[in-house]
Amino acid sequence: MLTRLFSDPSLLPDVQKYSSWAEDSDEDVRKIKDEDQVSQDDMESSDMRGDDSRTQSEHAGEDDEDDEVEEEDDGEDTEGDRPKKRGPKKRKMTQARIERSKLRRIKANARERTRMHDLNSALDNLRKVVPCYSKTQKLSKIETLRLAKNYIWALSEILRSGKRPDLVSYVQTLCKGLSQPTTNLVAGCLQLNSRNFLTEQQCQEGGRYGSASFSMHSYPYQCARLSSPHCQPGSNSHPLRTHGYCSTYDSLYGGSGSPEYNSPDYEPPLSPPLCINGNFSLKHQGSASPENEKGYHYSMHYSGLPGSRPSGGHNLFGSSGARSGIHSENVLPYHDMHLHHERPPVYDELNAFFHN
DNA sequence: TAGGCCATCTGGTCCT
DNA sequence: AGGACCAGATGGCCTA
Repeated sequence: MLTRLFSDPSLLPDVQKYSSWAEDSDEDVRKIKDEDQVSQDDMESSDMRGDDSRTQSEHAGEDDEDDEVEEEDDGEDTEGDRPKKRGPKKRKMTQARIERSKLRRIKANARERTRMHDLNSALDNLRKVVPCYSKTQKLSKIETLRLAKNYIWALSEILRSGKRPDLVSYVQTLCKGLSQPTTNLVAGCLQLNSRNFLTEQQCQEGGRYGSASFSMHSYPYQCARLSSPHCQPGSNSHPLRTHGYCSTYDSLYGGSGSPEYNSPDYEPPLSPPLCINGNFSLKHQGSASPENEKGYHYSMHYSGLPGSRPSGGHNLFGSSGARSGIHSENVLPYHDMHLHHERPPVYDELNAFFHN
């Protein structure tokens, strides 16, 4: 049966797609074949369990290809203890029908796998645009959805109120309904970056904002997943370093390199490094040391705007941008990076908002 | 070891 | 008939 399945051209696309998810690893393909074998065994065993199918099959063996023979349940139908079943009468499960049924089930399984992989792929894309993203330690599905919902809500509130929110309420909004570990993670990222911001903010503005305030310009979004100076090998000062969390924010302005871009397992974000004004920063160019790769796990996606930069840092849009190494030519319009996606209207609104 | 998370299988339902 | 979608069941893996 399995041999027939894999030699069946009509099934090959499914099987090949199936194996391509496993990156064409022979071992994975073998595993998949084994799984298929197991599933078939399961089906066969379930066939054996179900509704006298074994007896029917044995009968079917006698009139093997006779699909049109109606099943005769006269004994049951005439008995008063069980109601007569409605609907079309069951047909005899001939060997051919069993084979076709198995084939359908295998194809349906393959489709279901495809569907779930697509779903997971979409979820991965979502993970990349919510405030905390890690390639090595992913948020769970449910936490990703919750965080995304909260994030959308928080951004909507900004647009609606047009006010500069405080860090505490922002964190509370983002973490609403999240599990404790995820809450700690998100809050840690946000507070870390706000602290960096405040340091600079207070230097520049004499601490005009309270300790719980931070610029809405530093709202997290995916600007660029750059290494933080705190994550450099020589620095142990980063409070979250031991947890593998690194801030994007300060590295965006003061970072010397972006090791993860040279990391073999680094994947550019599907979503472009979006800044809150709708522009996107490109990868940092610079030296990178392999050991820095470990420094990047979690990152905050902070946009850089005037007045929201940490000490020693620069912003993307002010005059210091050139000094920071983030030049205007490194900021591409959305469509340059997102060729296949429509720009959500919210970006335009945000753009207008933050330029007022 | 219990619990959380995940991938997969499976049968049911709805739709084309 | 067949595909898409869904939810329940199951087993594996990982972590506290």
